[in-house]
Amino acid sequence: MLVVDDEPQIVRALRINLSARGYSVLTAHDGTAALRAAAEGKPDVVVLDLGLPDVDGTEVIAGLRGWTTVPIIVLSARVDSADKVQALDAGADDYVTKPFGMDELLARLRAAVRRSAVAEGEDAVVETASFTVDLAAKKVRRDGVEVHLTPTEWGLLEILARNRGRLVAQKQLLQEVWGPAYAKETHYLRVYLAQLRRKLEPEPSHPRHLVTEPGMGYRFEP
Amino acid sequence: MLVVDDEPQIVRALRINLSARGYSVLTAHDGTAALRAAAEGKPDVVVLDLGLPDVDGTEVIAGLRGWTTVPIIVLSARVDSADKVQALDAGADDYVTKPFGMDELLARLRAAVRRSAVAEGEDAVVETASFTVDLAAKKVRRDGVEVHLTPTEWGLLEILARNRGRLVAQKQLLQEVWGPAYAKETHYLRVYLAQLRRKLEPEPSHPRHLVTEPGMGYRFEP
DNA sequence: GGTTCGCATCAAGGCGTCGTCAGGAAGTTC
DNA sequence: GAACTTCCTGACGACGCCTTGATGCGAACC
Repeated sequence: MLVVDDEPQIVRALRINLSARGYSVLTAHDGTAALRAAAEGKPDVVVLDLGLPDVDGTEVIAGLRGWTTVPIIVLSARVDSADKVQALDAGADDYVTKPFGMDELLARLRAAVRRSAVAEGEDAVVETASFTVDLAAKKVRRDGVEVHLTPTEWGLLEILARNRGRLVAQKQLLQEVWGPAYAKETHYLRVYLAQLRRKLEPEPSHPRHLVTEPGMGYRFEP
Repeated sequence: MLVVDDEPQIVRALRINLSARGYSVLTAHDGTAALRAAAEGKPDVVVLDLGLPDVDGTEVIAGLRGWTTVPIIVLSARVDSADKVQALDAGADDYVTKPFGMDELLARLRAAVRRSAVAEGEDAVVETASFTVDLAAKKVRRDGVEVHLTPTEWGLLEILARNRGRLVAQKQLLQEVWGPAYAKETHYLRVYLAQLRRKLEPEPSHPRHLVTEPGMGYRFEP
C-alpha cells in the first residue's frame, strides 16, 4: 500500500491505522516520489492526495495508469464535483473528500483490494524450455500434457518457481514445505528433487532448470 | 445498466440522463424485482438504492454477489459511515449519498465500467462435455434435463465452477460452504463430491470433470 | 591413493487419504 | 403425523504418498 500526501499528520494517521490492520505501508510526500515509490514498491493499492506540492494529482494518476492497473483511491479537500469527475476520468478508482471517516476509507480500501484480487488470478505462469508452471491453477504441463505432482512435489516446485532465478537455501525449502522441525532433513530434498527432475527435466541426470547449488540449496532456472 | 430505486422521480431522472448517454436502462422498484431483472437482463452495472420497500439493500448486494461480479454502485440517503461500511463490505463497489450530483455519479459509473471491462472474462454459464452449469440461474442441466442439487451440493459445485481449471484447496471449499469452523472436516468433501459425481459424471468412479488432487483439493475441468 | 562428505538414485514398508455404502437425526412438505 | 429430503457420521477396503534405508558416485581434503 502506498500513501501519498504532503500533510505529515494525515500520512501519520493513515500509516498507524493501516499498519495496525496488517497492510505494509509505503509513503511519499510529492508526486515525483510517488511515481518512483510505486514503480519500486509494487503496492497493491494507492491512496493519493490531489493537493501535492510539485505536480497536479491528475498527472500522477495518468503517470500510474500508463503502466499499472493498481487501484487508486483519491483523497481530496476539494468537494467540487468537477474535480471528482476529472480525477475519476483520469483513472482513479474512488474519490473520498476530506475530512473523511477512517472506517469508511478502510471499507473503500477493502472494496478496491477485493476487486483487484478478483481481476488478477490469471497470469501467474512460469515457463521454461521444457515445461510450464501455472502457479494460480497449480498445474504443470510438459509438451502440452498435464503432469501430476504430489502435494510435496508441488510445494517444492512452487517455492522454487516463485523465487525463479534466485538461490533458495535448503533450510528455507525444508521449513516451508515440511515445517520448522525438519530444517536438517536434507535427504528429503534429494529424494523429491530427483522425482521432480524425473517428471519435468528432459535429461533428469543433467538438470537444466532445477539446479543444485552444492552446499547451499537449489535454484529454478526459467 | 440496471437502476433499482423505489422513488419514481429518481428512476426517471436517471433513466433520462443515462439513456441520453447511450446506456440501455433497465429499472426495478424493489429488491425482488432487482434480482430477477439482474439475472435476466445481465446488466453491466447496477445502481442500487439501499432503502427498498421489501428487502434490505445489503441482502440485494449479497444476492447479486452470489453469482456475479457486476459493478454495484449504491445510492443512499443515509450518511452514517456504518451504513457505508456495511454496504461496501457486502460487496458494493461504490457508495454515493443523496442528494448527489449527476455528473459525479456518471463519472463514478464510468470508472466502475472501465474497471470491469478490464477484469471481465467471466461467463455465467460453464459447459462441459456431459453437463452445463448456469451460475446465474443456479441450475444444472445434463443431456438437456435439469438435475436437482441440494443446497450443499450446489455450494460446492458453484465454487468449483467459478474457479474452473484452477485447483481449489480443501480448506477453502470447507470454509466457504460449511463455515470457518469446519476447515478440517475433509470427510464432508468426499461424501458430497461422490454425490455430485454420481449425479453429473458419465462414469462416477472415473471422474473427468470433478477431479481430485490428492492431498490438496479438487478441480473443475470444463 | 585413501578417506570423508554431500549428492543422486532405487526400493520397500507403513500409514494416511480417498471413495463408497449405509444408517440415523433433523428439518420440511403435504 | 407420515413421507420425504437433506445432512451428518461411522466403517472398511484400496491405493498412493511419505518416509527411511541401502548403495553408488564424484569432489575435496589430507
